[in-house]
Amino acid sequence: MPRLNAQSRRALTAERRAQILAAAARVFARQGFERATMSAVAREAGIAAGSIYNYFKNKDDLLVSIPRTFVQPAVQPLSAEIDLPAVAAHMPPEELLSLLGHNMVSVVQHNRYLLRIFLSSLPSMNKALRAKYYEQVPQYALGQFETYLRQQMDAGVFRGDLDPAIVSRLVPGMLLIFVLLQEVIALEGVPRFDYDEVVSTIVQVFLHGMLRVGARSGSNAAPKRPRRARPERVEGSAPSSRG
Amino acid sequence: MPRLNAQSRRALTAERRAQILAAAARVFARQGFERATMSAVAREAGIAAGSIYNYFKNKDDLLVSIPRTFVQPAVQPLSAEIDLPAVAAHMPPEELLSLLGHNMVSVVQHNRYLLRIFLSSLPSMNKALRAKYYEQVPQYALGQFETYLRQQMDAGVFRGDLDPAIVSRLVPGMLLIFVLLQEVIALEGVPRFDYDEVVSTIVQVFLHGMLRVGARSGSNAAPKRPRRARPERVEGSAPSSRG
Amino acid sequence: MPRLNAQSRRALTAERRAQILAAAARVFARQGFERATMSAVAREAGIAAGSIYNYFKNKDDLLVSIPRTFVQPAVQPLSAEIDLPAVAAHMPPEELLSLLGHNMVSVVQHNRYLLRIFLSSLPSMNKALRAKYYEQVPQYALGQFETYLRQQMDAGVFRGDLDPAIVSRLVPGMLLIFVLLQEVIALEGVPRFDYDEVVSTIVQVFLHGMLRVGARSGSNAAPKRPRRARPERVEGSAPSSRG
Amino acid sequence: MPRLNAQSRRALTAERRAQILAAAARVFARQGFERATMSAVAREAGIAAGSIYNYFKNKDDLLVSIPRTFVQPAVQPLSAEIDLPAVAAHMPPEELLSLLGHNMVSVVQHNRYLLRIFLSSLPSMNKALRAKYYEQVPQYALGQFETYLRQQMDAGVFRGDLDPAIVSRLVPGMLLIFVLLQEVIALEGVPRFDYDEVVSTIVQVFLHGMLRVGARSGSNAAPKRPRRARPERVEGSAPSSRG
DNA sequence: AATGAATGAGTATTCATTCAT
DNA sequence: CATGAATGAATACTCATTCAT
Repeated sequence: MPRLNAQSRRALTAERRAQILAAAARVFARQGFERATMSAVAREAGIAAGSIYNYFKNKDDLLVSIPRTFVQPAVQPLSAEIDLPAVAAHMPPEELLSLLGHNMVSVVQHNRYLLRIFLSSLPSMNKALRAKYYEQVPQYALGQFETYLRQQMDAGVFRGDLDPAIVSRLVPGMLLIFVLLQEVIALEGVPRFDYDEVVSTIVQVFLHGMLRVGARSGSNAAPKRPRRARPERVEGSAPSSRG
Repeated sequence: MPRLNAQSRRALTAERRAQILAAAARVFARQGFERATMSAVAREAGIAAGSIYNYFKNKDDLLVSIPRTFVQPAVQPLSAEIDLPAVAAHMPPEELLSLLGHNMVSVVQHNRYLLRIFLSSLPSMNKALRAKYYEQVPQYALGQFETYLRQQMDAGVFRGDLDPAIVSRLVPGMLLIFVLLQEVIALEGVPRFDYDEVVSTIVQVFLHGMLRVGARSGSNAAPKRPRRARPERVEGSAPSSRG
Repeated sequence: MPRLNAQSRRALTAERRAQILAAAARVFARQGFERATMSAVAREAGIAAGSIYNYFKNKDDLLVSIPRTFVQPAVQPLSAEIDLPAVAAHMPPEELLSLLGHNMVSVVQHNRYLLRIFLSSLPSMNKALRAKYYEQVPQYALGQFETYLRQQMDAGVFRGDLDPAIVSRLVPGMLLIFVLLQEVIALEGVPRFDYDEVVSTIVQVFLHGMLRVGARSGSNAAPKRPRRARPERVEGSAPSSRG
Repeated sequence: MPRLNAQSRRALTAERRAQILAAAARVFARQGFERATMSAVAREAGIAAGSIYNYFKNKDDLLVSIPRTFVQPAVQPLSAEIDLPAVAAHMPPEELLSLLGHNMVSVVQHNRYLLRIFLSSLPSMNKALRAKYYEQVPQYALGQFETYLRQQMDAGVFRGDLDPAIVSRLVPGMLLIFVLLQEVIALEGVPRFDYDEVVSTIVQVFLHGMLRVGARSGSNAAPKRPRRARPERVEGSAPSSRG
């Protein structure tokens, strides 16, 4: 005869599930999915190994359940920020991008263990699971960012000759490489970059490019091409936008 | 008495090693290091499982030997290209960057299996091995690129107010995210980007930034916003905190 | 919550350990440590191969654990007997030695499998393990016996011109060779000696020596032959050579 | 076409066999038969692993062939010594025994590796091989010694109430225990006995026993039993001799 | 539900033996 | 005959999963 009513029981079960899943995520991040043992997960969760199977079908089920439980909340800030069109509208691009960049860094940095899990588990994932993970993270945030870009392009703030889908991936990409190097590969001897400076550099390069305004490369045999001197060439060689 | 002289034998041994290692790389890329079995590697190489141990100490040794044999030659193009200062000197930045970008994409795309191996093997790697892999790839190419950037900064072609070490990682990062999405995660339903367009976009954004030319020159409807010049407006338009 | 309390569980665990160890000892004695497989041990114990590892770290651990569990109790009789100084004091040497001898034979005979294990495992033992086995058996019993000998020497019962440490090893040695031949080498066609007669002979030789009583006391029909006094007579009675 | 005539070839073959067998014996003694690998034997012999199979059927064949080649010559001194009836005839027992003892120690000590091989290989030996080894060593030497004892008994030099077969094993047994401890088990921390003293002690105990001549154990509650006081008891309890 | 011992399938690795050269 | 790479059977050990308590 049940000692708790159905509601309490369900709540307890959910709590226990979360507890186990959190332990699994920690262990998977630490050792990789394949090297992690169910015993290690149980130990981390403070329960018996067999008990895990009361809440999860098997080891794969743990991996499958992680994105739903952890990734979504983790990337919420990314989505939430951009969800506010009003905010974006009233903010200069530089400021907004800087905000977004710091936001992204913060999110990824705080959830680097999810990145580790995801990358190390790729070989163990079937297509469905890969898609599940994928949909959780970049898809949504990227979609938001892409929308923002398109709006700014339409408004004439950003150049309109580039595919916003591609452009939307550039800032995350520039950030990703630093996070990968510093948080996932994490070599000890290698000097680390300060994320504030990284974000600032990314935003500036993204917004203003690297070429000096009115640059004169006197030592160069190439004809002098101040940035604004041959815009048509740039635009002329631009590929037709997608979709 | 040995039937083959030392030279022939060494050649045969080297060939066999390469054969096994190539098989191992394929299997590791396909299944991930941990899920790959020595039997699978042997089958892929067309030999008996025990024979692998005539050429490699153990499974880890296969993983350790991959970078030396495959990564180095694979990234050779990256280094070789930039090693030519004359080329760089006589080529406009846009052209050089485009060349480099296509080069990089080509290299990474053709060696996407190495990227898969590397990422999936991270949990199985000790520090030394992680460093070994790391040193092979980005270190050298990035160093070359950083040197190029510094030269162009000194020459006044590129803006000199950014850390060239950080900047040198931006282009690879922008490329990396596409390769990761399309070659490693490789979801079937997701539409792929054309690498030519991706490279072109990256180069343009990198060189000229996203802000419309007019946005700076005053021909744009948007108000002029020198960086950091008007923080009060920024604060006023700051979005409400997330959550 | 554990179903069994700690005490019961510990008892069951100890029992299981003993069961496995006994099986291992039997298999090791039968096949030798190296030739014995964990599967064979498991089969002998009536459990699955993997279960052994719930109780022992590895195969070596089985070997290591045998002396503690089996040798100690096995040689207990040897030590216990001699530990009683009162008994020794009130018993004529001949009787005591006979008792000890039979005791020793009984112990070794009943634990001949331990001898087999020990001898066959020698190449697999590191110094520490060899020492562990060694300390269990002969060390203690020999020490007791040596003490007894020294007492009798001091009391003038036994001749005092010999090193008691050496002498203490003679009786065990004389017994050992029979046990080795009959219990360890155990050739089928070879006629066996009766241990009662063996022990009796050993005790007599140990106590009284081989030279004829009459040779010393003069009451014997044989001509008196003081040691070394009349080598020529010895020569005259020398047996013809074999052939 | 053979370059050597049949005779030379046969000689070379025999030599090669001996070379391999010697290497095998060394390796088996060092690592034990089971732990020794054919590669190790080949390395020790300075040839290729496969070449062994041109001279020996398999690994077991090496073990089988060792006694014929090594044990026989090794124990030759034991037999040869006793083969000299003249020597034995003209030598007082004490001297002869001492000579034999030293001889035996020397032989066993110099061939302790054979003892190691034999003991460690017991589990790998089938009955036939065990018998083969057994026949080589103790059988013959013991037989010689037994004959000598019987002759001395018949001649009245040695007491005739003991089974010479048993008695003949006592001296080897007393020696064996020291050799086993010091040469086979060979624990480092344990102090070693000087073989000269060991042999001397063994001979004296064997010939004269431990009881003091005319001993009076005044401190003993047991009735005084001078050695000659109760000979009937000793003889009365003596078992009937064998064969 | 909780437990953790039992299970047994699965895997890396070793090594005696073979055989093409 | 010599060689040593190739073979593949054998084996210790791990670990996800089950299940009696």
